[in-house]
Amino acid sequence: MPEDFIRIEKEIQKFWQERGIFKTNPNPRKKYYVLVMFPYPSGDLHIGHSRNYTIGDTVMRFKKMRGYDVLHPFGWDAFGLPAENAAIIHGIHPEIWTKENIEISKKHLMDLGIGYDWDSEVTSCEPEYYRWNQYFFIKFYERGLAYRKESYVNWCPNCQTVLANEQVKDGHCWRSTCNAIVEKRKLTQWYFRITDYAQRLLDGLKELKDWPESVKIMQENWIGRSEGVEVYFTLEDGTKVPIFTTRPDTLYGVTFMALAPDAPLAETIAQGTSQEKLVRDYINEALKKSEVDRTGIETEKTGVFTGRYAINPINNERIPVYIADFVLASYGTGMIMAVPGHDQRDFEFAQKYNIPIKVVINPPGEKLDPKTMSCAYVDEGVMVNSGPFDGLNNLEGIKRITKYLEEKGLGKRTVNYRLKDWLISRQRYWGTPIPMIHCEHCGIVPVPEKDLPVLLPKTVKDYQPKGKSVLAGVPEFINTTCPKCGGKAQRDPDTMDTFVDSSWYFLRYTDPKNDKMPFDPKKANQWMPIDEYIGGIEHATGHLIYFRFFTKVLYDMGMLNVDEPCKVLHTHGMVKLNGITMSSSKRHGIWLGDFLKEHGADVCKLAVLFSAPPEKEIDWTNEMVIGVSRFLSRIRALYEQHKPIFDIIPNIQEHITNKPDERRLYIRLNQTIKKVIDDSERIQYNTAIAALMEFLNDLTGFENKQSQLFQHALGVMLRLLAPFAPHIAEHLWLKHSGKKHSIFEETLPEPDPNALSFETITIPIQIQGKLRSKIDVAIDTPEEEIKQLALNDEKVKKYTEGKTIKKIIYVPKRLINIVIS
RNA sequence: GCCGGGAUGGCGGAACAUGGUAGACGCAAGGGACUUAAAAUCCCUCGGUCGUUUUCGACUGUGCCGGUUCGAUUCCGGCUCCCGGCACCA
Repeated sequence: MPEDFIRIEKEIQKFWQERGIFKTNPNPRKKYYVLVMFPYPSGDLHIGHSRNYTIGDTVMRFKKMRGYDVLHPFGWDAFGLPAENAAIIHGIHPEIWTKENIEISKKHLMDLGIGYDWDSEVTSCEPEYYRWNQYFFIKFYERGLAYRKESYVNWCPNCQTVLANEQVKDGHCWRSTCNAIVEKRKLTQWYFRITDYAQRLLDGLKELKDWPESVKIMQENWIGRSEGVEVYFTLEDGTKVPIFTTRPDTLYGVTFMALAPDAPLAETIAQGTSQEKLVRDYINEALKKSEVDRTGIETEKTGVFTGRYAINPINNERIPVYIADFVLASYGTGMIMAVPGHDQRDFEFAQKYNIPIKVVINPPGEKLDPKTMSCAYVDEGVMVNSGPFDGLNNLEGIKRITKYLEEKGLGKRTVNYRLKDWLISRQRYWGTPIPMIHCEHCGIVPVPEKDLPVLLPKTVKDYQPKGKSVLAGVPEFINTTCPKCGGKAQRDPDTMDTFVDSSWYFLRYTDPKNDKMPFDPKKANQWMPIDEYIGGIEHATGHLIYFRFFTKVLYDMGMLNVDEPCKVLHTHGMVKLNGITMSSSKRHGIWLGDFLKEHGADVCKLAVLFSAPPEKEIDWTNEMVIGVSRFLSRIRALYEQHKPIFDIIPNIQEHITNKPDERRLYIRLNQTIKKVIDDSERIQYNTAIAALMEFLNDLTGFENKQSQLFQHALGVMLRLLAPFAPHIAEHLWLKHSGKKHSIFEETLPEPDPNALSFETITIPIQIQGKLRSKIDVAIDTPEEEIKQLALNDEKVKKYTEGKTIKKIIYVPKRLINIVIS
C-alpha cells in the first residue's frame, strides 16, 4: 500500500467521527445488535485481537448498508488479576495500569477504523458499572440465588484465591500465565445457585438454532443431566445414607458402599470402631492430594473400610461401607452403592480389596462366573439373583425396580446434574466488593440499595494476598456498622469473580449512562436479543453459560422479555504465529501498532478475513498480506483511471447493448452482488472477498471502459467492497463522487433475478460417469434436443459406436450422462 | 475412555445443508513482456503419471478399505491420523 494511504485512512476515520456515522439510533425501526465479546484491556493489541473486532465491524457495516439500525458497542472487562499483578510487581495502582492499557488498546482500535459507538463505552471497573453488580448480587440474594456455604473449593496457590469449576482446566489454574496445580481448601464462600437453572439452561439450547453445534454439545455435557433413582440405604444405627444410581437394575448386586473422603459424613462415620484411626489417616492423606493426583488417568483407586455396615433396602443385606477416593463429594449424595459385577470402577476397587463380586445380569444366552470375570459386564442382559425380578431384561428391570422402590417408599426418581453452583468469591483486590455485612447480632445483612456502591478502597498498600482477602487488611473498608441494628460490623472482604461483570454488560450497552437502574428494561428490550455475537470458542462453558443464566434470572425478575441473550453466535478460531497462539501476556504475536504503520487498516482487515473462514484457526504468515495488498492497489488504480457512475442506475438492463461481452459483464455483476450478499449473511467473508477479486478480474478484462454499464458496475462494486475495505471505499467514494455523505449511508443494491445465469451454458457430457465432452447450448434448449446434440457429438460417438445406449440421464442445466452397455 | 470436529495441489483455502465438470480466489513456483538494470506492473503455465509432444489425448487423483449409485470430496459401514471438549459423574 502506498504510504500516503496511511494518512488517508486517518482522514477517513476523522470524517466518520465528525459525521457520527456509527452513532446508535435511539429509536431503531429495524434493529440489529452486533456484539463482540468485550476484552480484557491488555494494552498492545495483536493481529489475533483484530480478528474479533474486524469480523464484528464487517457485520456492522454490511448490516448498516442493508438498511438496519445497528447497535455496535464496545467496552472493557477491566477487573482482573493482570492489573493486580502489575501493581504487585511494578508498584503501579491497578486502576492506573488498567486505564493506561485501555488508552493504548483504544488507540489501536481507532487506527484500525473499527466503527464503534464510543458513546456507549462501558468499563467494568468504574463504580458506575460495578455498583450494578452489587445491585444484582443483592437481588439474587433476595431470591435465594446467592448464598454462602462451607465446602472444599478449588484453590490456586499461586493466585492465592479460589476458582470456579469453570476456571479449572485439567486440574490447573485456567489463567495461561499461571497454570499452577489447583488445591482443595475448606472455605466458606459465596455461590450463585446456577444449578436451579440447570434444566432451563439445557432446554434453552434447543432454541439456539444458530449457535455452533459444538458449543451446544459442550454446554450440554457441562450441564450433564442424568436420570436415575435415589435409593434410601441406612446405616445399622439408623443413619440415613441415600445414594444416587442410574442402574437400579443392579441393586441386588451391591456388595459394598463407598463414601467420598471430603463428604461431611466421612469425618464421623468411623467414630467408635476399631477402624477409626485408619480412617482418619486415610482422609487426611486423601485431602492432601491435588485434583490432578487424585483424578489422573493412571491413578489407582484407594480406600479404607470404615467398620460400619449399611442395609440394602431391597433385600436387607448387610453391606460394608468404605471410604474411597474415586467417589466425588460434590456429585449425587457423595456416597455410592457399588456393584463390582456391573461397574468397571467398582470392579477394580473390589478386586484390590477382595470384596465379593456378584453377578445380577447375564449377557443374552451366556452365564457369567464372578471368579473368571476380567472386567465388569456393563451391557444389556437378563437379570438373575434378583429375587422377583429374575428373568427380566435389565432395561425393563430399571423401570420395574424404580416403580417398586417408589411404591415401597424405599427410593424416588431423581435427576442429577454435573453442573455445580457458581462460586463467585475471590480473595483478590481488583474486583467488585461483595455488598454484604457480617454483624455479630444480625448475621449476614445486605448493604441497603441506597448505600450502593460499596466503593473499592484505593488506599491499599499491599496487593499480595496471603491466603485471605486483601480487603480484610484495610480497616477503613472492612469496619462498618450494621444497617439493621447499628452495631459494629464488618464488610465481606471478598470481591466477585469478573465473570459476573461480563454476564450482563451487553444489557448495559443499551442504556450505558443510566444512574437509576442497571438498564431501562424498555431500552434493553428494544435491542435484545443480540442478533450476532462474536467471540472466541474458549468461552463455551464459562461466559457463554453464565450470560445465559443471568438473562434467565433477569427474565424471571421481569426486567427482560427474552430469556436467551443471543440468537446467533459465531465463534472464531485463534490466530497463531509459528504454531503458537498469539498472546499479549506472553508477548507473542504480530503487533497491531507496527502492522498498521506498515500496511494500513484495510490490508489488516482483508488479510484476516480472506485467509481462512472465521471458525478456523489461522497460522499467520506474511504471504497473507501480499495478495490483499495487490488487490487493493489494483482497485485503487482502476478507480483512478476510470470514472464510475456513483448513483445506482435503476434500470441499467435497459441501457446495455446486446454485445455478448456487455451481456456477460452484466450477468457477472449480478452474480457477484448475490454471492457477496449471500456469503456475508453467513459470515463467510473469505469467499465473499474472493468473489470481489473475481469481479475485479472481469472489470479489468472488459473492453469498453467508456460504456455506461462498466461505469455503473464500478459504482456497485465500490459499495460491495465497502464493508471489507472501508477506508479505501470511502476514500474513492468521497474523492470521485463529489458527494458529502458517507458510502455507509448508501444501501447495497439487490441483484437482478433475471440476470443470474448466462444465456448459453456449457453442458458436460459424461459416459459411464466419466467426463468425455462438453457442448454449449442455449439455456432454454429442450431436453430432447440436448440429448440429440450430445449423441451427435464427435467425441461421444467414438465411445458409443457399436454399443447399446441403456439410458441417458439429464440433470437440467448441469450435465448429461450416457450409460452404455 | 466418552463426546464433538476435521483430513482436498508446494501452501491458505473453494465446491459438499440439495451427490452432478474437483481444485474458485489468493500465495508460492516456472516462463515471457516492459526496463540500461532492479522494483513495480502486465501476460502465460501450474494435482500426478504417461503418450502424441502443437491445439490434444489416456490413465490416475479429495487420509485408508469396502458399499450404495448412471455418477461419491459429498451418502452408508469399517479403520488410521490430527485438533478440541469432558474426564472415576455412580
